Amino acid sequence: MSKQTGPLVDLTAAPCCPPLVQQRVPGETAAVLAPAFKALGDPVRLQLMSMIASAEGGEVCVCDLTPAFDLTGPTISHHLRTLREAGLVDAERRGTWVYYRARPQILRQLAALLSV
Amino acid sequence: MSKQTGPLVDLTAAPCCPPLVQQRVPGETAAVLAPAFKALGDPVRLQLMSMIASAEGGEVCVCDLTPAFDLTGPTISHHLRTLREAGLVDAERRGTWVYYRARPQILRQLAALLSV
DNA sequence: TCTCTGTCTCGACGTTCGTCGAAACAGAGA
DNA sequence: TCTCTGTTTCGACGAACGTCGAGACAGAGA
Repeated sequence: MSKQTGPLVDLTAAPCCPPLVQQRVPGETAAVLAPAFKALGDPVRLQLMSMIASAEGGEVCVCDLTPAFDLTGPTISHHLRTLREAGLVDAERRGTWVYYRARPQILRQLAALLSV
Repeated sequence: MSKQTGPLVDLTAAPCCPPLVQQRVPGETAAVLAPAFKALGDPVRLQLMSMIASAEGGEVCVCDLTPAFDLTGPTISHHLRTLREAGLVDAERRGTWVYYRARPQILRQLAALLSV
């Protein structure tokens, strides 16, 4: 992993987001946004996302995330990568530890899409 | 299928939904809400959800949904069942046709959870 | 009653997912 | 340089998923 790991999906590229209730989501938009919902579609990842997004200082160390679950380190790492690749979080290594922070813009996009 | 098909998951039972960014989502809440995100995590289902939720009159016939995709009837039916079981939509047969309508309350819950 | 059409269920298939243990990698400190 | 710890990658496994074709079911109309 490089020092600064960005998302593999650029969600700012998504033609963005009149509420799903107001206007049909076109196929291309669905293809871009569905992976983000999919990433949130696992209970462990939903909790991870929340722990990261609600963290004081805006970031959390993996070392604080892992012990909160009854899962091995590699499994947590795998879920974090899924969140990263979905563009929901960013990771940065500083010294020994790796810190994750949320990308609020995409959360806003998803919330806007679902708003009624 | 009975005349009136309800969701298998009662989302009103979920201890509901301070924003994920404000407060850690507890495990039980994550277990209840993650399946809804998962259901939206497929491009076909995201479009189906949008077509249903944005329909005039608040409902759509399956016969109008199916031809919008390059997929077989059984496949669309399977995706609709997934949305139903996630509590996102309701189905009702009236005569020959089956109509789907959105459940706005759960969309509101999901949007609230993601709001920043 | 029979037939026709719309929708769902069933069974099968290849693919993806969630999990683990083992091993590799990165940085800190001796 | 060596070692120790935190994190990720790799390879494997069973379970779940998305899709299909074939067939079953439901209601309308003759």
